[in-house]
Order: sequence, then C-alpha cells, then structure tokens
Amino acid sequence: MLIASVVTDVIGIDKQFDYLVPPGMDGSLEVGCQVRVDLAGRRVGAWVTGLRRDDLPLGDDRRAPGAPGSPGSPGLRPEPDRSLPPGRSSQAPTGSLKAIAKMKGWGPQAEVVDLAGWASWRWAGRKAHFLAAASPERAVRRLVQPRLCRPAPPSSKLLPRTVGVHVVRIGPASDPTPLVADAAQLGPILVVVPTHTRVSALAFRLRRAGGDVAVLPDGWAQARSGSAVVVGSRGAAWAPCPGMAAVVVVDAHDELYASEAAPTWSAVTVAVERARRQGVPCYLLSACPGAELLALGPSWSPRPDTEASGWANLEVVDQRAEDPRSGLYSGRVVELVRTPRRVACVLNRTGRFRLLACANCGAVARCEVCDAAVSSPQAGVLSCKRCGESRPCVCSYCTSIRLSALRIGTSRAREDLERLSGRTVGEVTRSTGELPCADVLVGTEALLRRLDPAAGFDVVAFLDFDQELLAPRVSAGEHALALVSAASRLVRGRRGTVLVQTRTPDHYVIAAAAAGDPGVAVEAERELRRMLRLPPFAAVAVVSGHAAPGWVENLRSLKLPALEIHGPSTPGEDARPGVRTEWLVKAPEHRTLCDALSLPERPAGRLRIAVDPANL
DNA sequence: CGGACAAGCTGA
DNA sequence: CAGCTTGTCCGG
Repeated sequence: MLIASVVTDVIGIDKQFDYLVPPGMDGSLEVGCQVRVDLAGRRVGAWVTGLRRDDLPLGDDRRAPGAPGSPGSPGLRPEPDRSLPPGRSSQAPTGSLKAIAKMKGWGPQAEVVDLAGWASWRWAGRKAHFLAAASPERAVRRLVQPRLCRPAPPSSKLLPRTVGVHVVRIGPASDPTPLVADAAQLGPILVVVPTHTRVSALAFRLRRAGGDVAVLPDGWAQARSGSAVVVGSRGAAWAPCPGMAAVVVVDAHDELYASEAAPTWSAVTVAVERARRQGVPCYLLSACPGAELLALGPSWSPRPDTEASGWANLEVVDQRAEDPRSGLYSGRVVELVRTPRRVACVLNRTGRFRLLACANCGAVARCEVCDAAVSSPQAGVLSCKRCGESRPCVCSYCTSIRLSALRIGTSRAREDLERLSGRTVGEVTRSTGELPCADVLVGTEALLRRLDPAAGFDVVAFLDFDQELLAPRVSAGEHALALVSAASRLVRGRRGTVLVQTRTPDHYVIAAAAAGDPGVAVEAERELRRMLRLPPFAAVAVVSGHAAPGWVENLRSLKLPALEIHGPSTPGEDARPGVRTEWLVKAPEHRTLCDALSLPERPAGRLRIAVDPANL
C-alpha cells in the first residue's frame, strides 16, 4: 500500500499529513505533484512531499531512486522538519488514513520540494509559501516534448566551468546573452533576470541563437518537461529545470530579487543554494556587486578590458557652487534639456510637493490629525499620506496661504522642466501605464527600469543624487551605485552621459562611478557592515506583529549565548502610534540565527519574522 | 485556516 | 441553565 505525505496549500496549517494513494493513481503520482485531499471536513489543495510503502520502516525516502541529491556536503545543515513539534511522530495509524481525493497536476521537482523545506528554515516561513512559488499558476495535466536545443556558443569560452559560486563582473552596458549562451553549453540552465521586460529580451536573443527557451511563468510546463534554457524573473529561482547544469543570475545586485513581504526570501540566495545542492556552477552576473554578493564567492571579470567602458561618462554638478535659486535645475541641466538630446531626469519622489514650509513663519506643514509632514498632490490642497486627511493649503500656525516647496516631486519637476526647456516633457512613475513619447522625461527610479537601451537616450540626470547617497539605510551607497549602473546601461555606456547633482561630490560612490570601478566603493561598504555587524558579517532578523512580544519573550528565556536581542523599538516618524513595534535578533551567522528562530513556542496571533530584510 | 468543542459570561 | 461569546485544539 502506497502512502503519501502531503503539505496543504492553506497557510496556517503548517503540518504534514499522510494519505493513502488510491490504486488508480499510484503509477502517476510523484513527489511534488499537486493533489486535493479531504481534511477536517473540507477539500484543500496539497503537495505530495513524500511517498513510501507502509511496510517500510519510518524514514525519509521521498527521493526517487537514482535522483541527484546532496550527500551531506560539509556545512550543509540537515533539512529540519519545522512542521512538527520535536520528538513527535507524524504517523497516524495506517488504518485511519483517508485516500487522496484527486490528482490536480504536475508540481515542483523532488529536489525543489526539498529546497522549499530548506527555505522555510532559512527565512522562518511556511513551506506552503515556497511550494506555491515553485508551482505552475494553472494546473499542468500533461507534459510536452522536451526541447533541448542549445543556443549557439559564443566565439570563445567566457565562464569558468568549476562548481561553486562565481561573481562575474561585467560592464553595465554589456549584453549578458553571450555569457548565458556559454553557460548553456554545460546543459540545461536556469536563468533569473530582474524584470519581465528583460526576461523577454534575453529569451528573444537566445532563441535567435537557436536555443530552446522556456519563459516563466507561462512556460512552466515546457520547463518541467525539459528545456535547454529556463528563464524568468525572481520567481524563476523556483522553476523546474530537469538535469540542471548551471544557474545564472543576471544583475545579481538588483533589489528586486529580495521579496519585501515576509517570508523575505531572496532569489539570489535560493539560486546559490539550489546550485550548491545540485553540485553545479552558479554565475552571479553584476556590474556592481556589493559586499553581500562578494562574500558568496570569488569575483572575476571575463573581459576586464571592456568593463570600465560599460560605465557612462560621469558628470558631477556640485550644487554648493550653484545659484541657490536654481534649485534642482543647475545651469548644466538647463543647458542639456535645451539641446535636442534625449534626456531622462530621475527624481525619486512622486507627486507635486512632498514637503512644504510656510513662507511667512517657516513652519513645516503637518497633518492636523496625525502630525506627519503633508504633501500637496494638487494645487491648493494639502494631504497626508499616512492617514489620508486633506485640508486647504493654509499654514496652521499663522494662517498664511503662502507655502513654499522644500521638496518637489516628479509632477512639479515635469512642469518646471517643460518651462525651462521649451520642449514637451513626460512623467514616468511606478503607476505610469504606457510610456509617454517625449525626448525629455522625468520620473522616479521606475524610469530606469521601464526604458530600454534601444530607446536611444543620451543623458540620464539624477536631480537629487544626495537623496540616494545619504538615504538612511545601510545599503544606500550600494543602491546609489546600482542606479548609476542602470543609467549607464540606458545610455549604452561610454556613448552617453550620466549626470549627478550633489552637495557631496567627494563621496566614494561618485568616485567609483566616475572610475567605472565598483571595487572602489566596496571596501567602504564592507567596513561599514563590519562595524555595524550586519550581513555578510552577521545574520539578522526583524520580528514584529501582534504575537511578537510573547514570542520574543520565549526566545529570550532560552538564553542562547550566540544570540543578541534588541528592542522593542518603534522606528522613526513613520510609525503609527502603537503599531509596528520591532525587535532585532542578531547572530554571528545564519545557521545559528535560523536554528534559534525555529525554537520558541509560537503564541497565537500574527507574527512577522523578516530574516535579512532588504530595507535595513 | 476553519470547524468542533469546552469554558466562561449573562440574564432570568 | 439555555443561549451566547470567546478561546484552544486539531486535522491524516
């Protein structure tokens, strides 16, 4: 009699259950398959996480015979089963088992099911979260013909063939296609790319080179059946790739790889672990690898001679030397937008006015309900982003109606630039639908993601680069450098110009960008992280939510010597009163941290554990 | 998660 | 003590 262990897709039932496999199903059912089962009077979806004959002794025999696996290499933590309280068996008496109600379709490969178990430990999340990420959007009932035709190789070998993580430095304007094609010569490969637009672009080029490419999420069935290249955005780190021979992460420094919602898994970390378990090379491509990436493996450049030329010419405008009345638009910016060149201006603030002060008494305009600084999305109105309150544009202290803009947003910048340039200016933010057709654009960071190098822009100007450089986050410097890298890609390296307006022109990030050498910045970043004891020099988790106080108390009472627990703290002015109290848990490395996080008894209620949150 | 059931509260 | 709310437990 065949018995299947399953994990349900109901978040909140974080347990394994055993079911009988009905006789008609036992030929087709595999570990990873999606099924429906009856549980406590309702029918729920589930994944098969293990299969065994009931006459065999207990144990983990979920792996199909002969399937590739990780024979406990050094440093590998045996996969813990967080779904069960320690010491209690998952077995129910065989006689009382129900049968699986229905077969839904194909699911993740057995090794990805194991990987999901590891991820639930690594990010203190629930298995179902990760299994869902590894599953097709719609049920896949049957597989198709494998298509294993490799793309044509580049003229010379570009990547090292050795197993392990390789941080591959390439210029920001370099096309990753030849490197991906080179990796594909090893066998089927998994490729992760930050945005969907760039996924399509890469897939197009690989197909033109004769390769069979499955594009996630639509191509899940093709990927599961077998494809020479499986490519997709963040979620593709979980995609099926039978016979996987290498993993490639394009622009591995990109913040889009980190999931903001808990569990805060990172596609880069998943890719690295997946390659390690499979015993295949993992190539992390980046123009500006930061301290965390560089800690993952040796870094190296396939074309050191052309790396720097991928960075645009950097023009630094020292705002301290400008007429203060010129505001965000230095003489040089005005000059550039008046030429027929195509210019993209970046200002990372949406709306019209983001911070206003009374021209009469100097008071900053605040919300009368919750006291946060208010903005002015349209003329004559002040509105609060935090509580949604709006009121007319009048100073609450001296009733003056003259308010001056301390910080303007992209809407106002668009009007200003149109006036200064005499040309049509388009605005691009995250919520912009179709890209406006104009030779001068102003927008947030979304502008850099949305535009394609083929759009032919000559200049990218960062109107307030200090906002990026001096942002109150540990990764501010790395993020700022990544922005210059993205801008360099857009203007096609040395063929274009990136201009930054700043009051800190001696900042090491600017020096690194000017030299086209991210290494200049990395040492400073490493020192900062070492000093603050942050990743990669430590592992951290931020704990919050209704059940957090009790849970942290339980964690404290375990008195684990390697663990540091800070808090409770209520961060900054953004905190609504009484909400989002946080605790910070620190350990020397992830293994200690994640082991500790799985120990305390979980009180009822919401508990958010963010391991390695992106916005520290 | 959501149903079952037990324990606690209320009003007559 | 019926009728209701609130809390805890458990599912194969």
